[in-house]
Amino acid sequence: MAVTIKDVAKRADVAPSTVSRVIANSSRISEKTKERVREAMKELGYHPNLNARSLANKSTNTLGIVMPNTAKIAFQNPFFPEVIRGISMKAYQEGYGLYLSTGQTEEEILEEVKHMVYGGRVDGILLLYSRVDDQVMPFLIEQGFPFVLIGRPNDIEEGQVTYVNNDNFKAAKTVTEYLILLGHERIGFIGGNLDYVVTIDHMKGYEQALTNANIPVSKDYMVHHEEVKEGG
Amino acid sequence: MAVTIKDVAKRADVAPSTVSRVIANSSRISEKTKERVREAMKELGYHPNLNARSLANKSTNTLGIVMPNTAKIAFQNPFFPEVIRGISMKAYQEGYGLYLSTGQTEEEILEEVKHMVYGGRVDGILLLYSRVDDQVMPFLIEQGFPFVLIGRPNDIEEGQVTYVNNDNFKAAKTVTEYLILLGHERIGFIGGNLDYVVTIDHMKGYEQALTNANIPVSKDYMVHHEEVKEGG
DNA sequence: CTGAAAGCGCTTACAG
DNA sequence: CTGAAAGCGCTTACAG
Repeated sequence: MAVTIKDVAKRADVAPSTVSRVIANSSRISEKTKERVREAMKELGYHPNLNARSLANKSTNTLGIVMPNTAKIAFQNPFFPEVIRGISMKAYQEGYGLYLSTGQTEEEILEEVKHMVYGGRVDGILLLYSRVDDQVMPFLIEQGFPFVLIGRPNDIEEGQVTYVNNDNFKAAKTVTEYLILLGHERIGFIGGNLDYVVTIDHMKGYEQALTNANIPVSKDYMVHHEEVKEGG
Repeated sequence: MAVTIKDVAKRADVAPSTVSRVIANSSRISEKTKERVREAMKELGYHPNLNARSLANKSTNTLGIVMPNTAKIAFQNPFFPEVIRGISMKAYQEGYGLYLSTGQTEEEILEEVKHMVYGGRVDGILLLYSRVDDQVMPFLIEQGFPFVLIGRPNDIEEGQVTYVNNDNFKAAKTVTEYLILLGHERIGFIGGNLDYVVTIDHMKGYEQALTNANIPVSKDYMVHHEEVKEGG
């Protein structure tokens, strides 16, 4: 029962196509007509149906966000809130909406990504993590679906993936070197799940710094955060 | 160029409407036909266009999530990750997707909610916070749009709002009483922004406990987390 | 500068 | 049990 483009057209005494063009602010419509149509839209309280638009347009103005099994790990880590905040701001400015993955396992997440892509729910995807044996990226690449990875692709050839990363190897190495500089030798490493590339990079940087300083690397000083099991 | 219901229909030698019914698993279609159609879907790699479905159906299978200015406060607070995780799990199970608000200010958020509602982007909304002088709930109520509030409505009459809350007044009171029981008298209160109902309830509980114990309430012992200004 | 018509890919009465 | 047709609310060539 919502107000449609037809109602507006009738009210402004123009064709629906004209209303559509006014909405798109087409330069081919006279200012006079535009004003009349806009007035009618106001009076009627018109708002476009986004699903109809998406269908006709084949574009959704929505971005898909894929996180590692929702919140379980994701939100414990201050990185994700921060990155989502940045994404939100820009998305808002550009008039894009955000569609969130909800899967709890790798399989669920893959299924959801397929759903987003095949269903035409989103125009592009933001992958907020990179992991070994990832299924999602290969799927996206195969589909030729636009996406950006935050992190570093692992097994995938350069040029296949657009990504944004920071040098986690170097960061961890620098931190470790600093501790060594302070004279410490028994330096611990508390890392994330080793399935994530970021964790691997951190660990390698840590190990490299130790090795360079001729300090033996010992598993006894290394702890990894395992994924919490459901209900655990 | 994606495979449509028509392609499947042709392949299975049935009408598009039949394919649609097979997808919906209508009991009015013979098992034989169902199998033939399903086979055709497999072979062709058919996946429904969700926008078309939403348009025809007037339903999106998507829930809107509205958070206090994205992540800025939201994700610092472990409450939100946890609640989003719960929402995600259930949403996934029920085949619902999640659409996230991205606004940074109250005005932006309201605008977004209108966008979701008018645009037909979501079937219902989950409000993850309750604040004084809130604009969002009145709008939703006026529109008769389904939503659930997490928290307690402030200025709104009972029965107008479906909400899930815990007794923050009592919780804060109990905590304070415990400290009093231990013999403390100079008890500090570190609270959130006073625009949020939860903060108000906490503070009232704290104050009540003090008052009951004849301990004077002093502003000197109270600190409130103000919203961080952009770039601050 | 504007309109009539077809199309986007589904669903759902209405018939039979 | 199945099909033809209309409809959901937009957009966009094609004409004029």
